[in-house]
Amino acid sequence: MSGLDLPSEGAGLRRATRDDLLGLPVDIAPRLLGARLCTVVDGEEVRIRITEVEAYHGAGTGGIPDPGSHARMGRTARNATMWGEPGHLYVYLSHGIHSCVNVVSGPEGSAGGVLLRAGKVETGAAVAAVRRGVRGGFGPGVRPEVGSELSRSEGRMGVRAPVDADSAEFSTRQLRDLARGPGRFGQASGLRHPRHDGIDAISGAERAGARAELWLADPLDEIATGPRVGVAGVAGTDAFPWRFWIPQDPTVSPFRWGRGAAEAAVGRDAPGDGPVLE
DNA sequence: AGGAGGATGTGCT
DNA sequence: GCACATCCTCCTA
Repeated sequence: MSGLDLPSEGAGLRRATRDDLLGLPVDIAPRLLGARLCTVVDGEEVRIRITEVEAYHGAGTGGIPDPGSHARMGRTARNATMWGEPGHLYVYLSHGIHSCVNVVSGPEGSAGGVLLRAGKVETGAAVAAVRRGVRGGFGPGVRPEVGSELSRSEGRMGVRAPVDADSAEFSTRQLRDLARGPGRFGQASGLRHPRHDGIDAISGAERAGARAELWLADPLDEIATGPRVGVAGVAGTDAFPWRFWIPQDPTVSPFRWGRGAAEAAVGRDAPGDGPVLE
């Protein structure tokens, strides 16, 4: 994959090692901001710069209780990947529809992971758009004469040129949304539950027709933190900020109060764009 | 065996 | 803003 073509110096990127992911998820999570996840699925490569993550703990991860974790009730067939070697990807199905991607962290035998919530597609945007069902605009050479009745009509009807990904043109909004949100991120990456669950992003070994690589970037100057989406307000979890994102980044998903969070948040400020560290 | 609910996203009103 | 898609997992009977 062209992940191997990435400049290892200058861009400040290097392949993540298993040791990089040995710490608690809450410590690893901010280190994954600015990192790249490169995937090749069915021969098609996509590279995503990670802009938003959440830490999830389980038994063995520093004794920190985490009611929001899939591993909260112990080891099961579903969450087995979270208990394994760090650096593998825990791919789970959300709401029967979305495949969401976590980087397993913490030592083998403990359950922990970092949910990749959002990112910017740097390479393979056209491939990601096809996977997401996003229809690009008219590409070069197929765009009808501007102002023609045909083009206006087709535009209104949503009829588009063939999704020849490389020639299609996408709006800035379409590009921003390609991996904005965990479900979209998973779809853009091409990794899917259940066949890619457990794929190793350190070795890059092939699994079910896919390969994945994780590249770490230099630490960022500014990182924002706040409550996790969907589990904010669950007792015990908002004692620590377990959601991290790159401030001002347009690809970060909009915050939504989780179940029960509204009540728990009475008398507190909304997280908004959150506190900024460093 | 049956059912509730989920680390969500989309499209329509 | 609200309904709904869609299916797996775990809890209860």
